Amino acid sequence: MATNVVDRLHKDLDKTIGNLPPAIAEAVEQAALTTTYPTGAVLFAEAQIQRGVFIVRRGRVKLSVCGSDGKTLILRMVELGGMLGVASAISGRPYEATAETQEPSEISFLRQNDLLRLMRQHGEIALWVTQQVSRDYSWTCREIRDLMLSDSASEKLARLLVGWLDNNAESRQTGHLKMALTHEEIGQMIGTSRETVSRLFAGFKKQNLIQQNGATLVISNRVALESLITA
Amino acid sequence: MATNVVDRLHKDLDKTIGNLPPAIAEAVEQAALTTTYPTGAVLFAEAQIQRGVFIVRRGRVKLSVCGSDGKTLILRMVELGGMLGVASAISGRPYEATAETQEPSEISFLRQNDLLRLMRQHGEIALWVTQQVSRDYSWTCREIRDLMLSDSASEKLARLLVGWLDNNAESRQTGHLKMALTHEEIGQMIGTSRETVSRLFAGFKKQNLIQQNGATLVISNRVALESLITA
DNA sequence: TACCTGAAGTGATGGCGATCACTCAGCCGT
DNA sequence: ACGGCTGAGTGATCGCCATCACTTCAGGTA
Repeated sequence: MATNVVDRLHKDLDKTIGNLPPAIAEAVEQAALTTTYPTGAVLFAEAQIQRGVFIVRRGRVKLSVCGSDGKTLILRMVELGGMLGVASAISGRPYEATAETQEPSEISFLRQNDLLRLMRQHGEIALWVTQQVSRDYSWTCREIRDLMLSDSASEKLARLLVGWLDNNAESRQTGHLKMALTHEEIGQMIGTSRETVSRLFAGFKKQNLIQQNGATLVISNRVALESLITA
Repeated sequence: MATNVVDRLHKDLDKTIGNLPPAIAEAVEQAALTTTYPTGAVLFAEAQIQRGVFIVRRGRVKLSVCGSDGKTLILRMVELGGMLGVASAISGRPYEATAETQEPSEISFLRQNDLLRLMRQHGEIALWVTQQVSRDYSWTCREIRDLMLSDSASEKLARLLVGWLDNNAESRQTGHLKMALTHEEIGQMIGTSRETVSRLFAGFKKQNLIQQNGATLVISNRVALESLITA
C-alpha cells in the first residue's frame, strides 16, 4: 500500500488520475491497460454491452447519442482525466452513448471487474468514482435544461460560446477561442442544423458580437452575447 | 452485522430501501428522519445548497428544472424506493433540480454527513448509492436523446405513452392507464405547450389510437402508436 | 342554484428553423 | 495545375408549433 521509490519510477501519467493519492493512483494504473488511438477511433458505441471504463490520459473524446434517423446529439467532450462509461460499468447496463476520439489520444481501459474490485478494496476509489458519476449527472441535467428551455437557437449558441470562454482562464481574459469543431458538430451540440449555425455566426458577426481570424474566434462583445441568454 | 430478531421487529418499511440486506437497511433507517408531506410540498429547490438525500417511502415526487423565463421541464417522477438529490449530496454541489410532492407522501431524509459515513462504513451502501446515481444518469441520457432527436411533438407523446404502458405489467396487458397528470404537466415532460398536448390527444383519438373514459386512458392501438416513433 | 376556479378544447396567426439546392473556398494527393 | 472532397455560406420555401384569445367543461363552495 505504501508508495515506494520503485513504484514512483513509473512514467508520471499517474498524476493525471483524478486527485487520488499516488499510492491509489498506482493501484489503478496497474490494473489499467493504456493504449494510443488515432483520430476517429470508437472506444465504445451506444447500446453496446458494457466492458469497463475508459480514462482519458491525452487527447479529446466526443461523447454522443444518436437517434434512429441518423441525427446525432453531442453530449460533451471529455478531456484529460475524464472518465467514460462509468455509469454503465456500475449499473452493468449497455453504454448509453458513443465515445469517439477527436484527435490522437491516449486512453486507459479498466475492466469492470477490476473497477469493482478496486472500489471494494479502496474506499477512496469508490468515492472518487461516485463523484465522477455525480458530476456527469449534474452536467447532463444542466445540458438538458439549457437545450430544452431556450427555444431560440441563437440563445443556445450564445450559451455554448460563453461556456467555452469560461472553460479556461486565458480565454476568459482575452476573449479568444480556438475553433476545434465544425459547424456541423456545433449544430449537434446545440440541437440545430448546420445551416442554422452558419447563419447564426454570420448574424453574430454582423452585430459585431464576434470576429473570426482563420481558426480563431474572438468574442468582441461578451456582454451583448450574454444578453442573448434568457432574452 | 447479523440480523437478529429484535432488529426485525421494526416496522417493515425497511424492506423498501433498495435491495439492501436487512441489517444495512436498518442502519440507514436509524440515521434517517422520516416525515409525511402534503401534496405540493417542495423537498428542495433547484440551485439551493445541498443538505442531504431524500428517499421516497410512499407517494410520488416530481423532479423538474426550470428556465429563467418560467418555463418548466419535468425530468422524471420518483416513486417508492427512489432517491432524490444523491448526485448533489455526493458532489457537494447545489441541487440541480426541484423536487415537489405530487401527492401526500412519506419521505425519509438523510443528511449528507450521515450518508457519507454510512457509505464509508458499509461498502454495500456505497455501491448501492453509486448504482442509484448511475441509474439516474442513464435515465437522463435517454431522456435528453428522446427529447432532442425527435422534433415532432407527436413522436414524443407517443414515446411517453408507450413508456407509461411498459411501466407496469398490467398496463402492458390491458392497455389501460390512469392519467395522473394534467395536459400542462405532460407538456412539461415532452417539452411542448399545453395546447399542443390537447391537440395531439384529439388527433390520437380521431385516429382511434387511444380512447378516454374519465381519468382512464385506453391505448387501443399500440402498434400504430409505436409506428409514430421514429417515423 | 349560481358561482368560481382550474383544466381542457379549439381557431387564427405568425415566426423560427429544417430542408433542399446550390455555389464558393480550402486543402489534399497525384 | 487539375479534379475531388469536405466544410462553409446563402437563398427560397414550407410546415410545425408557440402564442394569443377565446369558449367549454367539471368540481367544489357559498
